[in-house]
Amino acid sequence: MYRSNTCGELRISDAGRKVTLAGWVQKVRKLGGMTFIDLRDRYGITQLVTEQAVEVGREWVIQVVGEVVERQAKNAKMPTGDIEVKIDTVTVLNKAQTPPFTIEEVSDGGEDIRAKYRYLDLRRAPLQRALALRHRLAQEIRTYLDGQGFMEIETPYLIKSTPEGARDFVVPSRMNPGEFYALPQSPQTFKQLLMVAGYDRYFQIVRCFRDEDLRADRQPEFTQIDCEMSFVEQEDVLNTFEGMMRSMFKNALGVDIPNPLPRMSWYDAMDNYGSDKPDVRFGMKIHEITDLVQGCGFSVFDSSAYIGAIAVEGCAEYTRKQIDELTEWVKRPQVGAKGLIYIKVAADGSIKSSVDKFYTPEQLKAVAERVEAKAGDLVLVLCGAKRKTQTQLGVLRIEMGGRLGLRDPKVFAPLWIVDFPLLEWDDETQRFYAMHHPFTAPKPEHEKWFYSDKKEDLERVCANAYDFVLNGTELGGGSIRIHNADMQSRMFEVLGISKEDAEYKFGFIINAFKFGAPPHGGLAFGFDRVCALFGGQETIRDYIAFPKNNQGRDVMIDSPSKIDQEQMDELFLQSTVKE
RNA sequence: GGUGCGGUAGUUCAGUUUGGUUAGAAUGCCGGCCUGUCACGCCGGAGGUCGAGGGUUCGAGCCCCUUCCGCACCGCCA
Repeated sequence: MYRSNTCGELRISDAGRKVTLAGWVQKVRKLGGMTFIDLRDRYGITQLVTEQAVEVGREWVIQVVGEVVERQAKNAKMPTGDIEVKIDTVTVLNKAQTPPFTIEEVSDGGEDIRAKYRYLDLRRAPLQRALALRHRLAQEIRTYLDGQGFMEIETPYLIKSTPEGARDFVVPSRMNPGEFYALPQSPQTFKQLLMVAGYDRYFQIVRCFRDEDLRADRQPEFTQIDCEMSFVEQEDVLNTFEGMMRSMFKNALGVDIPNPLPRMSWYDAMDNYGSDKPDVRFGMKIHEITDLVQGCGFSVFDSSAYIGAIAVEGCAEYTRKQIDELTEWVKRPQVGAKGLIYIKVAADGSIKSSVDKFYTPEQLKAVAERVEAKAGDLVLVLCGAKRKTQTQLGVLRIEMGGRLGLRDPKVFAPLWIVDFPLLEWDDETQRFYAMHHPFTAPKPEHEKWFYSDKKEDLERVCANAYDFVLNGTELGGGSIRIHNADMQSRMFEVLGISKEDAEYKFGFIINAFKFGAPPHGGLAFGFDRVCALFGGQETIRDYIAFPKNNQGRDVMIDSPSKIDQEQMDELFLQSTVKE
């Protein structure tokens, strides 16, 4: 027996017991004739004490036999702080090199070095808590969905490359020279085929792959909670999965979220928040003021299709320098605004703006009222094309919300965004793209427009599509699907995918729909993001045991890496990379 | 593909504006002292291709060019 107890469980009530502990040496404190050792495992830290000479170093793996005793000097900061183990014998199970950074709550190491020694970083309590939360949430999901009659069914990882969407990771086939598998961006088509097969409640916690550039919240391989149901309408899907989120919040965090969850149409989200994933922890809504300020001789406004504003609480005292800094901020390419107009509503109610010579105080006051600015608030105005300007105001709103401390990670404001447009026109390629994905069905009442050839008609088609949004992050989304072969063919036609191409890429699913496909719909959550947000973080890396860096590299195992010429030959691959 | 910030002891950073003696601090590491520490304390010590390559200069961590790497963001991510 290596241990009788873990390093986190002994208490004053255990005093007098003979115990055996095993773990890693966190810290050694020598005080002349006596030595204190902090022994750590994933359950906690227990202090060891001895008057013998012991030779141990940081991160050595040791086993000690000793007696639990009450401490003379207690430490209220740690759960085991009332006791210590008086060492009888120490056995060194394994020595360790001195780690390149400290294995503590807050490490002295930077991200780079910690990534290279990920297995050491994972010893730290914050990372262990993160992975424990992930585990807890996965358990909650399985318990809830199992209780609702869902079956977890695995789908293949070696599948077929598809045209729409993200870039695929591909895998060469040795047995089929010159041909490739693709790794799934999501099990979308398979889960729909499972619906055709009659497995009417499916879910899977499944790895997905997308070969796109990375971010703090984007990894090339990531995990989805993938779900699909048959014989359901949008209402059924939303109820089922807000129930799942509710039990996750309740059982993992002890947080109650509203029942039912708020819902907002995509159009309202864009108009009021300038984003399809609004952070509704705070107000500061966007208001259109075009009708109030146009036609007064200010050419910048007069030549704009849309003029909108937000009221930033308590910022009327911003200095010229602060306003200039904000102006530069919105003019950065990442935001892309041409300039920034401000209206200060002073504490005494008087108004001062950067456009005073074009507007009367009454006109500016009307603007302040429209945007719900109170005395002491700062009104920020942007103008230009409608959706673009709303998006810029949305970005500015998030920035100001952050600066004012209105984005508390311990506050949770989930909601559904519904009624998405089905299609999105792209000027560059002069074609429609599926806003969600090409298997999303138009709303039944919009089908007449879906079969029209007019661009304006197609643009107003809405879908029974929905996103689950939390604190400004899209955590999941889904839709009611097309289950009719003709409608699916029509979708490919609208998207400019030829009959031949559709047949080659998606023939299997169009064909399946001819054999009695039930009405169905579902959704998928980004599990890594769910974990990060539940943990109050913005980066998902801490919630993945072995993540990749910005360049998609695993710096610990140093992958990707070159392969032998022999392997290349076997796979019929030729390198075009110049050495 | 683009923008910004960064790369200097094992680690985290200062030093770069204005080129000039032997490149500093903290922490970690090693040695000594210390019987109630828990960020232990005190004394001493070792430890540097200043990311790489090239250039300017009497002289480069610092200036110029090229390049590699990390982080954040934009594009991209149906």
